[in-house]
Amino acid sequence: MNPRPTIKDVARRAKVATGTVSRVTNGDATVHPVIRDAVEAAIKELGYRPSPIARNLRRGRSGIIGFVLADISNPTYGPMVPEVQELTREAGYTLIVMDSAMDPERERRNLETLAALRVDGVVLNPLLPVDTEIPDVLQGIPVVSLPGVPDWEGAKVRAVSTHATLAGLDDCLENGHRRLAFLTIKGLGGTQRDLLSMMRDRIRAAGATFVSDASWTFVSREQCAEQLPAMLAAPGRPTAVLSASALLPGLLIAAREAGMKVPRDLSVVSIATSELADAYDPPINVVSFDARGLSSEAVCKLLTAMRGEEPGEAVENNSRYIRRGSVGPVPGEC
Amino acid sequence: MNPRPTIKDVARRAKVATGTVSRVTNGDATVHPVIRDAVEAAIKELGYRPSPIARNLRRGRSGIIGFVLADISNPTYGPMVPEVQELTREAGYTLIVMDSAMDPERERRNLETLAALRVDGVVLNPLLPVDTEIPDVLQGIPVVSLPGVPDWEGAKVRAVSTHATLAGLDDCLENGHRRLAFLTIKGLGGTQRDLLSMMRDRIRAAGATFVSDASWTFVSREQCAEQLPAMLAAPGRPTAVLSASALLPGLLIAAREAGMKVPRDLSVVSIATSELADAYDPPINVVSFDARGLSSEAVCKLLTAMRGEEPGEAVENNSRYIRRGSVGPVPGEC
DNA sequence: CTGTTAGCGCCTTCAC
DNA sequence: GTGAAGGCGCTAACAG
Repeated sequence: MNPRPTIKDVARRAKVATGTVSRVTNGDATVHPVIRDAVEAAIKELGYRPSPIARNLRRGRSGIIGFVLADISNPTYGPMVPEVQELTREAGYTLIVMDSAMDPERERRNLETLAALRVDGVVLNPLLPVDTEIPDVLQGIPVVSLPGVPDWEGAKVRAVSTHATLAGLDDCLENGHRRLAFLTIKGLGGTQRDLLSMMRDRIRAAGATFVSDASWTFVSREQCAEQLPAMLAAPGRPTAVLSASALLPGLLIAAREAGMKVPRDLSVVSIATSELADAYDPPINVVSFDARGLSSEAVCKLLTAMRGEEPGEAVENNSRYIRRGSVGPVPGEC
Repeated sequence: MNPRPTIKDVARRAKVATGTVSRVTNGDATVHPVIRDAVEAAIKELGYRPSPIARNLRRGRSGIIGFVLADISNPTYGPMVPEVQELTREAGYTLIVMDSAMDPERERRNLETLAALRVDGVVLNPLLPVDTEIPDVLQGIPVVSLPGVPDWEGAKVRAVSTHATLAGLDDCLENGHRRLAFLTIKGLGGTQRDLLSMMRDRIRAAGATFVSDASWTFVSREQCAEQLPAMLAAPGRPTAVLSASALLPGLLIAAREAGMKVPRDLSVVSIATSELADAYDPPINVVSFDARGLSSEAVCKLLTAMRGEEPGEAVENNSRYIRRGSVGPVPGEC
C-alpha cells in the first residue's frame, strides 16, 4: 500500500513548483492555462487529493463543523442531521456528528474533542446548561444552540412551540379534560420554563388541574415505560397527556399495559412529530415543528457568527398544531 | 480572541524544550518528575491542549474513524451510533458520523471526504456495491461493512437474520396465511438474496404464494405509504407482510388508510426492532437483531483490520423472533 | 533524562 | 505568471 501522493509528487510529475500546484488546487486564476492543464493531468494520473490536515494546519482552521446532539434518536432533532450536513457541505465544511446519549458528561467530552480538533463552529442541541458550562469548554468557538436558551447572549435558534402547544392544550380543554399532564425529559430546563408557566395559567383559567410535577419528567423512554403504567392507573390520573416526542413510545406502551385505548381512555398530544405519532392507530395529534426551517436557520446563524457578524433574532412562529385522532372526550367514569 | 497557546508557549513558560512538553503530553515515562510537574502546571495555566491537526499531520494518521450510515434514521442502524462511538473512543479514536440519506452519490462523497481526511478506518453501512465501488474511493483505508456482503473479501459483519426471519415466516404460515409479501428497501442487494430464496422455498413447500416482487420494494417510507394502500386492497392481496423496519411506518399507515386492523385484517412482522414496533398497539412481532453485539463486532473487526491482522469470520446467530400481537389467523373473507 | 533539529503536506509571501 | 523558501504545531531521531 504505497503512501498517497503529495503535492511534491504532483509538482515533480508536472515539472512545476509546489506553489503552482497549490494555486491550481485552490482555483487561483493567475495560472497559465497550459500549465494548469498539465498540473490537472498530473493530479488526475496520480489520483492526488490535497490533505485537509496539512491544509488546515497551514490555514489555522479545520474546515469542520460539529453537530452535537443530546440524543441522536430523538425524533425531533435526529432527522435534522441530513439537512444540517447538506447545508454545511454547501458552505464548504465537513460535518462531524456526535451523540451525547443523554449524558451530560459525554456532551462535555464531545465538545472537548471538537475544541481540540479546532473545529470552526458547533451546532449544539444541548444537555448541559449552555450559558454557564459551554463557553469554558468551547473556548471561543462559535456555537449556535438548538433550541436556544432564553436568557443567554449567544447565538441560538428558538424552537418556539408556545402557540401550537397551547393550541394542543386548548384542544384537550375544549374536549372537557380537567386533569392534564405534561410529560418531558428531565433536565431540559430553560427552554420550557416560559411555556410551562403559560400552560399553568391557561389550565387554571379553565378551572382544570395540572397533575404533572417533577415526577412526570423522565430521563429515558425505558424509565418512562416502566414507571408510567402505575401513574396512569392511580386515582386522580390525568385524562389527557401532552408528551415530548422522545417519551411518546414510553407513554403509549404504558397506556397499552394499563389496558387503555387512545383516545377512548386517554387523550394524547405529542410535542414534535415522529414516525410513531404518524403511524400509530389512531394517528397522534402533534405539535409540529418546522424541522427543516429550524436546521437551516441554525446553520445560517452559525455561519453568520463564524464570520464574526451578529446573528439576527430568532424567528417566532415555526410550529403548528395538527389535529388527528388522539384527542377525544373525557372517559365516562372520570 | 487571542490565539490558542501552542507547544512553544508552554515550553517557554516552563523553561524547557518543546520536545519535553511533547513527551509529557504523550505520557512518556522518561521525564523527570519535577520537570513534569512544571510542564503540567504550565499546561494548566495556559489552558493548553495539543492540536490533533498538527499531531496527526506529523504522525501520518488522523486518529479518526468514520461511521457512514445509509440512513441515520433507520431504526436498525441509527441506534448503533452511541455504541460505536463509545467503543471507538475507548480505543482512542474520534468518531465522525455521516449520513448518506439513502443517496449513493452522497455516500460516495462522504467516503471521499473521509479518505481525504485520511481517517484510519471506516465502519460502513453501505448503499453502493461494497465489492466494486468502495475500494476505489477508500484507497486502502480499512473498512468493515455492516452488514456484510456475502461474496466479498473484505471485513464485514454479517447481520444474519435468516433463522429468525424464517421463524417469523413460519409463524405466519402456521397461522394459515397463504399469500405473503416481503417489503424491503430498494437496492439493498447482496445481503438479502440468500434469505429471499430460502423464503421462497419455504413458502412453496407450504403450498403458499409469495406475492411480493420488485414492486414491493421502495426507496422510502413516504413512497411506501403512498403506493401501498392500493396494493393492500387489490385482489390477491397478501394477508401477511414481513417488512423491513425502515418501511414499517409506511406499511402501518397504509393499512390504517385501507381501513385494516392489525392483526385482524393483516398480519405483520417487522424485520428489526423499532420504537414503532414496540409501541404500536398491538405490539408488532419482530425479528430482533442483537444491535449492540453487531456494533461491537463491527468495531472490533475494524480495529483488527487496522492493525493489519486478519479479521475473523462472522458470527452466525445474532437474531431471534419475538412473538407479540401482530400475527393472527387469516381474515374470514380470504 | 533533555535539548536540538528536521520535517509531516500544504499555503503564501517575496522575489524574479 | 512562476519558483523558492519559510513556517503552521507537533513528534521522533539523535545528540549531548
